[in-house]
Amino acid sequence: MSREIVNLIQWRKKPSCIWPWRSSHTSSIINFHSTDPTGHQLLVQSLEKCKYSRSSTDVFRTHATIVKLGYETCASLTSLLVTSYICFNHLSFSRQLLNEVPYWKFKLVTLNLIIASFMKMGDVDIAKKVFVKMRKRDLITWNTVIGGFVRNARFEEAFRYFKRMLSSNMEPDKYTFSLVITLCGRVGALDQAKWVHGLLIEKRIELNFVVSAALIDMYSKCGRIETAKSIFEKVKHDDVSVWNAMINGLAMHGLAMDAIATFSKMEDENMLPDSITFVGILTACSHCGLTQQGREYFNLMRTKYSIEPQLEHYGSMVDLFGRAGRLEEAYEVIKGMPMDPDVVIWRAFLSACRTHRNPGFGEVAVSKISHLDSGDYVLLSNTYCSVSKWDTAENVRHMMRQKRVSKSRGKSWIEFGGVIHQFKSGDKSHPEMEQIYKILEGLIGRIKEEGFKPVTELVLMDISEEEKEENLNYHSEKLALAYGILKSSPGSEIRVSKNLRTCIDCHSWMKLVSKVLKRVIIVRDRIRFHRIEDGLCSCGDYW
DNA sequence: TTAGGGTTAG
Repeated sequence: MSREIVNLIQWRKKPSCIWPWRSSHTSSIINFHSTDPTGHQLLVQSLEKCKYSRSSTDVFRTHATIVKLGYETCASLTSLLVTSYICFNHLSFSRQLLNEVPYWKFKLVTLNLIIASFMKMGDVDIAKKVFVKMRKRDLITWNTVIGGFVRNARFEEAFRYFKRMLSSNMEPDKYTFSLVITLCGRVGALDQAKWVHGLLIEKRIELNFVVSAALIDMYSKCGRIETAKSIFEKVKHDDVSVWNAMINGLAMHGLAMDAIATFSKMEDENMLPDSITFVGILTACSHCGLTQQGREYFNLMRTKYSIEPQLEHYGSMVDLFGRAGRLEEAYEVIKGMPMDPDVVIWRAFLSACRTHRNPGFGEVAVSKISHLDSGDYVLLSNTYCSVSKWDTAENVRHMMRQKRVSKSRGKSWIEFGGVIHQFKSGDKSHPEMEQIYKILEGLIGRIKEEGFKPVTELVLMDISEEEKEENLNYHSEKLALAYGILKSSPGSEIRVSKNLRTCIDCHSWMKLVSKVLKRVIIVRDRIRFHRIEDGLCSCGDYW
């Protein structure tokens, strides 16, 4: 907060009043008399100017003048004040103002603007309150509020408000649909995605490049890469974002060669790639171990397309070498970066150190991360476990306990009958848990008979083998899979989503399950898809 | 006399 604002706030006379200027020190930045008929206009102009000012002092002063001249209840000035305070991040002042003027005094457009401003600042609950109190709402109101929920990751509410919009007979437009399509992709809910797609066709919404890109992305993120491909074939390829959505979708599914082929087709059709295209193509290479091609594309960016690599491109390169076990080269990339590596890059490096059992480099990565989160501690501790340094691993866990950092718990979801069922590791809260455990235990026995050996090294603590095995058996993705087996018909595909990366043990276990039960299992983890069929996974065990 | 849509490293 600037010195000026601090001074202004210190002017306060009445402790119960939040306004910093309500004192004898109030001054006006414009000179006119209260009877001046153009006073209102001048105040409006003054507030408009405030938006270009560096400090909020001018807003405070104009606000003081507004009150001094008796314009306090003027809705148009109040709304300008609200948005000005939002501009300067003084949300408490904006909220207070909204309480002082009755809503019916505001025009619809003003309230829309207020909702948009609060949503932008992340104050979702206030925006929601304004929406609830509104007597009239238009298409802009609905789009703003739904978009606000999506922007602030309040997915469930976004979907609920979309349904409310439909039942209140407000016709959604292409903007509403692109928001809701994006939403379905973020959640990864295929049934909802199909329903929204059907509605889009029914309402004859124009399939422009934004909607097309969103649809391709949605189906990719819902595990339906074939549908995404067929949409890509049908729509116009007139914008780079449509290509980017396809390349990124293919990368997410580990289809690096298809992503590369799409890139070549793009070049053939004289469509210029942008920096996002290269993020997609580098990701595709890194997820499939194509280090040489990755390096070539990284160079191509500069030499052929004059695109300067950004942080995320360097991130992909670190990941490319890191995953391949070429930790020295990954470290060289970090050291050679023209900008400071961010925490994402160090975490990618740390993750590679865990996979390739290198605690030395792991310590380097950890020393560079200023605020370690639970995942970082777990990765480091796991790195020590991977080389059997149990004492050091325990020290890390001790540090975690001391700092009261708890391990983020694995969660998995499965969609069934339009409902998303969530499971945590070792969870017993689901109403059908008894049957779920029965199925899971039966399956564990059967898979063991097939010769499956649990990857017990993964369980962090240095405890007995038996305990470790018990811990692994009830990982959230196994519970979700068991629920899928319980609810679906034999032979049908089972789709599970997880908030973290799939663990190696669950991955090998599911490969055997797919073979024994002759079923396709699709697992969407934090960063990619695994399509498991007949004992093999689309990731080729490289992830 | 308002706001707003898509693709982005782990």
